[in-house]
Amino acid sequence: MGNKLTKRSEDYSKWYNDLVINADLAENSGVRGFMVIKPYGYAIWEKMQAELDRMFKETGHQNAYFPLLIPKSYFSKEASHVAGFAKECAVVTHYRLKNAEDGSGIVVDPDAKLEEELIVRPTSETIIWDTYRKWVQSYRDLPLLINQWANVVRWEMRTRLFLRTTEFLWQEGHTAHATKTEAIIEAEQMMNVYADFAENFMAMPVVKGVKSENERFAGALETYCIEALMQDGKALQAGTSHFLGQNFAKAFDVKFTTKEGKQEFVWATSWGVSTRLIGALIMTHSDDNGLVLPPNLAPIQVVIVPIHKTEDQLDQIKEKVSSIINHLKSKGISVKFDQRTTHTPGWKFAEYELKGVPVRLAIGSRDLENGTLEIARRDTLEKKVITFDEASTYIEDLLKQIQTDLFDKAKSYRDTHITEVDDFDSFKNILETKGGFVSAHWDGTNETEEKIKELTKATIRCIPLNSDNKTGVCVFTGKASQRKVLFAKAY
RNA sequence: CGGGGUGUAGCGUAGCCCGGUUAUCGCGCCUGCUUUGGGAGCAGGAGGUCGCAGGUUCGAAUCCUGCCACCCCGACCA
Repeated sequence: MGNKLTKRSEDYSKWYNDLVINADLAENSGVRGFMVIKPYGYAIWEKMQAELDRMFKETGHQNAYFPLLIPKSYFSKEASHVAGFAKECAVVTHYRLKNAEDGSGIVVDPDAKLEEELIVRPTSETIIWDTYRKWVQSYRDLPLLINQWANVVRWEMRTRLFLRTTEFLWQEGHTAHATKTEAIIEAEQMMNVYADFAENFMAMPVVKGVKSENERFAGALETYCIEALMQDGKALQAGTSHFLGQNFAKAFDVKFTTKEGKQEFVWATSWGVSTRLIGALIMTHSDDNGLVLPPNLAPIQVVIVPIHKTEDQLDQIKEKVSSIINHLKSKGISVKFDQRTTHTPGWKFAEYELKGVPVRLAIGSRDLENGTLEIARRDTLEKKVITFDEASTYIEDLLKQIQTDLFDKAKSYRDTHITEVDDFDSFKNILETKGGFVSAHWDGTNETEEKIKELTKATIRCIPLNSDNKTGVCVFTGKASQRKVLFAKAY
């Protein structure tokens, strides 16, 4: 078959690419670094959006929408922010095309040059803070808790479907608070929301922590993050939440009057997750047969494949399964009954495996006689014959079981790939042979982090929040260290 | 932007070094019959600017020059 996957052992990145394309999730658009998200891939994103949106609203946030194009001058108001993003911005310089005078086609009209260039947003802090200045007057206007679902563009040198595309879809929360403490609590809360989503919906275990100064968001005082581990031993930053201090408030002059009548700058946070999460989902669970989706995010949770010779038999099967379908649907479970006659059952089995549908039911004439059906789970590929009467309950329980099992499996892989090291030789050795996270002491300096990156390509993924803060000596310099941090090679 | 690689049908490819009838094979697609419990079988059929532009030659997928696109590695990064 033309669409068999390359074995993972050969080349993980080819495996990933083939999987994304063959499971019908996305493809390259032909425009450098841009991605076409296909219906099945987008359906996964919609499930993620729905759950995240619910969680944001439960924590008091509202959605709003801000412009795609940002005047260049806005962008340069916060110095470290512009330094972080300037190198990867798409810029709009003109607003009109015209026919070339020599008839060679359409050209940019030089007379339509913009007085001030517009930047295609790589993130919306600047335009949002420029707006917040007008919205915030009094302590009564705070906190301002807003989220935006949007697309952004970052002109990266190298791109990769879902993981690093030029344009990507994301949500970005931007909040304003009266006090520092409140803003820090917000930033930490959103990191916890992300971790909750990753673990309970994506079935992807994450390490919660803060970034080192080097890895911190441009303009942030503290960057909280969740870090996940992929099956090839590389780490992936799955979400970030930033405590921005008063940097943006000062740059955009966002002040409020306190109860006491004093003028003060507001305290800010921003936080985001993107379509990269789809990439994370794929690389956390999938195998050489294709995608493996956790039930909580699978667009189709149960597929039913009829096996029949005649129309009559199909009608009998249809009648038999209709009660199961109705029952599952009433429980909010998405069921697809695939009665296409254009493909054989074997073809469908392989197809739904490739697409990661968690549970598959097969029912044929043999089952009609016995009052049974075959049930197969995608994650373990186990098959079992059950009776019709027990089917609905069994499926409901099985979906929950698969969700739990996927998390446990990923967690056990992750946990066995956090290696404690105390000397630099083992540090290098672990990264080269075993991969995964390396937990080691670090003297806390940028220079050491840079040097280690140069020598091993590993970066500090995070300073874990739950670490026991035992002091020691830096694995590289031997200087004093406050605590261990997690290093890894990362995407 | 530096290093390496690849462009031949919707997809994957052979042919290129050493120029020579009608460009190879598989998958997919279309038609018909038989099939349908793990990507069905047989028979027939359609589908090609050999990445683009020049050049050399009686003759170019093949040799030469220029350009373009994509992939991998680096720098950069959610």
